[in-house]
Amino acid sequence: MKHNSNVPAFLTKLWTLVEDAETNEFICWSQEGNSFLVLDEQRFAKEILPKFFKHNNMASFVRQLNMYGFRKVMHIDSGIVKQERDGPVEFQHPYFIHGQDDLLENIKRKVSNTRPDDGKIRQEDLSKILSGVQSVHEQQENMDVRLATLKRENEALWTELSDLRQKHVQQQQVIKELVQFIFTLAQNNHMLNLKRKRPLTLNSNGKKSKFIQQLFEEPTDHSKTTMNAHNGLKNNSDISDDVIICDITDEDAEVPEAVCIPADEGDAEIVEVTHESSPEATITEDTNVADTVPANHEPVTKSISEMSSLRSTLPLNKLSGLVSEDPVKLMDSILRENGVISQNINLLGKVELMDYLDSIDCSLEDFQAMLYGKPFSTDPDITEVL
Amino acid sequence: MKHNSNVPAFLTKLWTLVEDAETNEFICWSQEGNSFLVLDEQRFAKEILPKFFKHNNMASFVRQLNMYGFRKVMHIDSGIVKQERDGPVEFQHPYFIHGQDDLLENIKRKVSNTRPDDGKIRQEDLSKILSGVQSVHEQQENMDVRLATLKRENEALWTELSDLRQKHVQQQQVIKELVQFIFTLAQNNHMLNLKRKRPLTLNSNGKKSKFIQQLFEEPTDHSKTTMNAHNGLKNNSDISDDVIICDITDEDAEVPEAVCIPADEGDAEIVEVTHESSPEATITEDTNVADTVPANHEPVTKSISEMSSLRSTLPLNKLSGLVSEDPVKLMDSILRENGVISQNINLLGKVELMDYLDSIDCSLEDFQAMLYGKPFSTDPDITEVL
Amino acid sequence: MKHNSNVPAFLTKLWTLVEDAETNEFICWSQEGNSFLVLDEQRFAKEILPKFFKHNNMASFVRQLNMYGFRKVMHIDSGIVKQERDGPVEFQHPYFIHGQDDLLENIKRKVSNTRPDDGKIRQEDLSKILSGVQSVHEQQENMDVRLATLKRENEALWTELSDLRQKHVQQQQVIKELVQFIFTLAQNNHMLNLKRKRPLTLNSNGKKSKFIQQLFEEPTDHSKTTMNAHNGLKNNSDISDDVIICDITDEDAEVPEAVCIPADEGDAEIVEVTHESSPEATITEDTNVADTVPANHEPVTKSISEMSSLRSTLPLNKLSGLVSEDPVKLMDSILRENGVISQNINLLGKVELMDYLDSIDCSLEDFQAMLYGKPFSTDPDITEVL
DNA sequence: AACGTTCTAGAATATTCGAAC
DNA sequence: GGTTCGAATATTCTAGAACGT
Repeated sequence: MKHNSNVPAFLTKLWTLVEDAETNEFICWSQEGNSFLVLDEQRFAKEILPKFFKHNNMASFVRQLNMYGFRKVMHIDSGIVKQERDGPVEFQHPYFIHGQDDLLENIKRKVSNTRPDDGKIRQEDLSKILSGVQSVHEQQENMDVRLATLKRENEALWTELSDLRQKHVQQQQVIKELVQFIFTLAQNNHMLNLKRKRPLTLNSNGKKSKFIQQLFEEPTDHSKTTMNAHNGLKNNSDISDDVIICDITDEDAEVPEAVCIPADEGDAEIVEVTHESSPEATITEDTNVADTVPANHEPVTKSISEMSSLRSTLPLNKLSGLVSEDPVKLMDSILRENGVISQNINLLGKVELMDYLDSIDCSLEDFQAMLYGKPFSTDPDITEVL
Repeated sequence: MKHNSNVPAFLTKLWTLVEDAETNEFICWSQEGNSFLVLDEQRFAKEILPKFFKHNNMASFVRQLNMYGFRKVMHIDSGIVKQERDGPVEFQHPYFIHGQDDLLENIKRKVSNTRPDDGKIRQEDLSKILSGVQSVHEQQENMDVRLATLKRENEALWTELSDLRQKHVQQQQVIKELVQFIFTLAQNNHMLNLKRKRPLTLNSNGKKSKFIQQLFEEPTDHSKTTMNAHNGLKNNSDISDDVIICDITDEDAEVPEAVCIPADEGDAEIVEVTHESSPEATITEDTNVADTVPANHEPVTKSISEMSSLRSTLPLNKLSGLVSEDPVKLMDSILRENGVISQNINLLGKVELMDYLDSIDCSLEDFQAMLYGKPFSTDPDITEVL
Repeated sequence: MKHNSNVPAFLTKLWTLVEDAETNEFICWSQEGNSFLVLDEQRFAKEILPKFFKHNNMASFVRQLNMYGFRKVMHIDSGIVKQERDGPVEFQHPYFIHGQDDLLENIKRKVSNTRPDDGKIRQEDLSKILSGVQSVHEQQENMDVRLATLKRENEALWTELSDLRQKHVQQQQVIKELVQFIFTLAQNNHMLNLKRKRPLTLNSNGKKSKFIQQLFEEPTDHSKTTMNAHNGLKNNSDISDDVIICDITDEDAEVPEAVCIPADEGDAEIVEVTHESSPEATITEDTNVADTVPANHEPVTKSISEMSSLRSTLPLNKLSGLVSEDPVKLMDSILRENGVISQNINLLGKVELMDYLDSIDCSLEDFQAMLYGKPFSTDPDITEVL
């Protein structure tokens, strides 16, 4: 009777119970042979079960049946009354078939399952998730460092830009002074040696250099930028000694018409020297916006949003606006009034400016040579004076 | 007997069963009165239960007991043999006490317990977490791309800045040469045509253009920047042929007074032409620091920390320091020594610089016109002087 | 013999067994009271165990003892022989002490592999993971903000750079005009007053300012940058009125030799005025590459890769290349042809350029003073003309 | 919607077996 | 060879779930 196979004891005992003819009054096969019946539950539990198991509880027996996948066969004795309810209990399993004990090994006890695979899956998932979060964290630290590096580099860029801009302003000032000086020089020469034949405020063809004009316009913005960005100082200082650039240029901006108006009064023709460039307003506005970009770094981050918002509302139209003037035309006008060179230029046609400027460069040097060559070759008395 | 309170029927029936003296042979209070006994389970199930419930199964009764929180009292099978193991089943509940039926309402039926989704919740949590980590990873990749883009853009910015700075240096050089040339030109004019009334090295009021002075000072920094950043060359080369800019300017920085000193020796008055700008030291230092910013990109990231640290110790005082001079004053001084223009300027008051510069621009053009118009039209004697 | 506590039945039964005086001949406390003895293993297993457990196997009893952490007390009766080995078995547990049944609840059954803690561990892990993902998300949002800020700042930097570059171009134009004007002025003077002793296109020693030459070359790149970056306009417009800067400079680049060639034809010596700087080609290329850097921001991200790739293939050799010329040499050449100043300079030796330039600055101001001082002190008729 | 009945499952402990040490 | 332990099964108590009232 003893199965030495891998069939659990419960199944072999159950099979024995059902097969055993001596217990047929308590437990036996159904007519179809695909299930078994427990005829007298009470006596079966108390008299038969203890002979095979370590208990006499029908409940424990049923528990085992369920553990091995047996199912109770429900009796739908619909019309039958109470006493019918005490009818035999019937259990069934696909592999518990009369005469086929070889199927018993297919009956598997339910492992205290619920989550053997579920648990394992979770465990694996947990590991994956944990490592995932870990790597994400590491990546984040990496990106954090990179962000900080970029931020510092950007700050350095701002500093560099501010520096360059400052140098630009100073260059502007130098060029301004140069122009002023040349003007004064020429004016002196003119006044001393010549009679004025034509209006002072106009050149031969009335053209003028918008670039030079802009040269003197832009420092205003730069100084504003500098001031706003760096210390937010009020630029209401007066024209006293040691006034800083922002104040200087700002004062320039604050006294816009002063120079021109007296000049106009003194010389009516200068009134005509009005703005020819319509996009100037846009230019000024745009540059102002651009100049709100802080040049120092603490306020940068804080004011970046407003700055950007402003910038976003003011698309990059400065460049196209700024270059709307025609320096070539100006150049041409200058050169055309001149003799040899302008003729050369007129002959050029589609000559590239670069080489044109090369020629200018050469010309300047020629000029130097001409000038320098003179005293040494023809006018030795110059050096004598020196 | 019927409780019309909110106590479930099962509890009232159970209470009745246990209290009823007629059923005491099947079910009764324990001696302590804090539990009840089912003496003959078999008969109790088949004979008593149907009188109170719709079933005759001990299992269903026990299920209800468990549903209301009753617990079975375990009996130790001490010394008792097998058949005696069928001792009475005993159940207990804290609020099912003999003589205290008012406690029954505290006995609550277990609701289909809230815990079917616990495992599912975990499963959902796992899914959520997994998707969360997933999305975080994707976001990180996104930010990674953005970071890389920013980094490259920053590198491009550095290149641009370096380029601009280089152009600035070259402009400086050009302006320098221009100034030098004009000076030479004027000197020649002066020597040829005029008697020297006052020292050559001083202007009428001793003022000078700090901007022009700075114009010639700053290339030092730029060249240093260029050199340090780009190849780290030692800048100790002498003023030989093909010396690069950085060497040139560096030597400027190393022998600061040399040029002036000989000039002083030759002309004592030039001694007064000393630095008026106290913040120059700071300027130089600061610009040097700023110039340590690499202009090529590989070293940028690596040297950014030291750079920043240096920068942090040198707050942005350059701009304010650099602009401490007053170009307007200079301009004024230049113009005041002149006739009409200076008078006009004095009359201006708070005129904006932009328009003022416009007038200068106009003046320059007027000057051109004046100049060009002159030789060709009326006054050939100007050129005679030259 | 009710058992209601949370102490497992085995421990209760074991305690009862050991305490019960009736079973003392089979199982009892040791003399020290910290262990118990099984005197007659055989009879104990077959007679006593079944009364308390569902088996009569000593092995099962021992298994339970081990399950609850009991350990067998080893008797090191080394010299004693076999019969001694059949002596009483002794088991011990730290919390199984005579007279201290309250310690029983500290005895815990070993939970094999089951998953009671596994589930708990999972729960804790879930919490950890959830909070981890949460924090990562928050960090990411933070970094997202920082990235966006950096991006906007970078855009602002590009705008600033573009602005600066534009200003640079304009300055270039101004300087160009200045040079042109001075050249014209000097030429006029020369032609009117002097005899030409030497070719116009060459200075005394054939040297030329590479910086000024570059000054007029570079706007080509800038305009290209501007154009490419900002609107991608084709720069094939002709030299018509209102041509924008980029077109102008671009045309310069397209007709490189045109201006010089006529000059050459007019004056053969100018043929010698060829490029002295060999790295010019590299320079041009490099600047072109650098100028592909977009100045507006939308295309930046998209073109950054190609840009960088180009950049990577063209290392930063521009600066070193650009500065290969010797402005000091140039300066020297200019000054050497001059009288006093050149002598002073020649005396300087290793003087730094900065101070040298300071002296130039002083000289300029001296020149101004000289010029201005004249009319006021000696030549009042100047103002009379005005 | 709460309660009741039934079948099945979960969970903890118990028993057995066998292998590791 | 004995002790401890893992693992499968067994027993018991409790709970879940479906369905009906």
